[in-house]
Amino acid sequence: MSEEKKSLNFIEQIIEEDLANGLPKEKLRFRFPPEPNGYLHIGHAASICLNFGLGLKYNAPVNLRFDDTNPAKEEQEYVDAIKHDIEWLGFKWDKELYSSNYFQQLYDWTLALIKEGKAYVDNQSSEEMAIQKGTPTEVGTDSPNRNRSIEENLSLFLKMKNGEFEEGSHVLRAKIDMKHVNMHMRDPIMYRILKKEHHRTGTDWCIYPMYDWTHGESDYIEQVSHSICTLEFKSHRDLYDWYVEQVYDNSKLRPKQREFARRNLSYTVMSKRKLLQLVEEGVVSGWDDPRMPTISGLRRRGYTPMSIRNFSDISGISKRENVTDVALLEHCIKDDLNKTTPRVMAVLNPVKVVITNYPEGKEEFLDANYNDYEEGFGSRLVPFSREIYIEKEDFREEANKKFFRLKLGKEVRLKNAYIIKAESCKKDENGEVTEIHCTYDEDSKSGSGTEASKRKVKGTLHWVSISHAIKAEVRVYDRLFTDEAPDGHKDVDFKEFINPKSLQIINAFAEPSLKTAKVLDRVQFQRLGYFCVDKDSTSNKLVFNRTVPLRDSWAKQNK
RNA sequence: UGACCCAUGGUGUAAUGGUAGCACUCCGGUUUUUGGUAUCGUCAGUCAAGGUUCGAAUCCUUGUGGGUCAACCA
Repeated sequence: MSEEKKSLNFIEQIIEEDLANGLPKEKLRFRFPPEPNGYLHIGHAASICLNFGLGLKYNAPVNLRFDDTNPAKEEQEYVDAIKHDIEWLGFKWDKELYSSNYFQQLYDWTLALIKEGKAYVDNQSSEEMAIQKGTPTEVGTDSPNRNRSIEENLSLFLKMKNGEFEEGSHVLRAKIDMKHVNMHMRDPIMYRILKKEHHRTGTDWCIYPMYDWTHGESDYIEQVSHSICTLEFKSHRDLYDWYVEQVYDNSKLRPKQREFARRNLSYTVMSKRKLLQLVEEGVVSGWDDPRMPTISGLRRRGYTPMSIRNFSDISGISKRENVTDVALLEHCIKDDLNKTTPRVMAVLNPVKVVITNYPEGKEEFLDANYNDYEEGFGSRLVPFSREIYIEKEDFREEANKKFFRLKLGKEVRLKNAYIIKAESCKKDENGEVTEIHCTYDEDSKSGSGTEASKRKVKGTLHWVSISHAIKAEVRVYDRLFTDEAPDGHKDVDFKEFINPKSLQIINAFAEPSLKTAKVLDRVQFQRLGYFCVDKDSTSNKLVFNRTVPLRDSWAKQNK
């Protein structure tokens, strides 16, 4: 067996290079660092799969670190949801950590920095500081407070810490270079006063470290070898390195930040802010609405962990802006579900069929495989009787040869049952077909082995016996947006592109074997698509979500 | 009027100076008791112009296009 050599992505190449340059393999360590201020989405999944995938590949630990330095936005609810999502995806973190674990260490390091004259307290307004900061094309100017004495800085910072100042009145800044070409290096803020209760440290602190001062140091404390983040942090890298340099002890490993492009998906938005807007304005029912690109939404929609991991692997990573076609995600879930789900029957848009030569009152239980092509799925008995439902679209009074379904005078096979022939139909005053009268070939029963059962007829339809069918609500989803890149238009708000028909609620009829289906159970409704049981289901009413329809080359042909 | 990053079929990626490959999408054939699946196939690409080289998607220069950077957010 020859192993195909899989090419490395650019992050793996960097790692291989570091390894080749003497970094011991045991020192490899990664982390996934979400801020607990919202729910994870498919873009985060790319980062999760990248980091945890690296952990698996190099047999290295991966920490889950909550970047919780802003108590104004963060909540325990999000911590719990994030952990659940990662576990559901099937990844195991080495340690569960919090940036807030390091508040004391960060504080101690800060004191040392002040003593070295590398940080100072500024009590100007944020407006004043913004002006002094300059612009990307103009250098900044020094704060009048930049040259306070070390003693004064120490005492001021202590007062900040002790709550003696109002929120917003003072900040601590790193003294770097107001003329630096990189704006992040122009005396960035290290600490601000926030008199808010933190979900973990309570009221222990009223000063909180900023992201930049926290992130690299946290990586350093945890001895993360490769700190992988998204492209927009590229320009933070100078600062990341500067901060780490301040505390670096050369017996230790120096973490390395590298950036990759976030994954975007067509026909949806990915920013937490916009997703939150959809939730708050009631466009969707919540973070886990099956139309949302969140992990929880995809889970509820019926996506499997495997399909999402596979999608991330297939998509790969790079440094260029991208919009991945949602068709690829859909391909991944269909591919997985095709191999794993039982086939059952349900009719979404019913029309009544009466089999006139089938005895009234008679019922039969027909053996039907859950999967005709794969072993191990087993079978169940499906009730058959004189009156059944089929899909309205599966009948036409007249049609050309390309229509393989039921038409007057022609035959079709009822899946797992008999061959029937349409004889006549009844219509209402609008000309809409309300009832189809058929006859059946008694000898054509599926699997009976008779000559008649082996007859080839072009069409096979799914159906349910009316008297035995159970009612079910089926939620059929379409894309949430009508535009490929809803937030990619400069002059149009993304909400202008909301698809008004993204949710269609249908009262369907399903075969009775589904009665015992449990929340999150996944099935294929034969000829229709993959569906899963929604959490809104009750003991007397099942609710199904359509995860994804089957490929429908007939519908395509008819467009 | 700056710095940095990026540019390969419609989409996402690979090729790391030596045959531009893979997947999705689209389209077509075969099989089929799912117009599904499977399977076979078609179409389709190196942003541009120069340069280095026996040889450039790859290295250099310039240009073009896109992105990022001025929150007491992360």
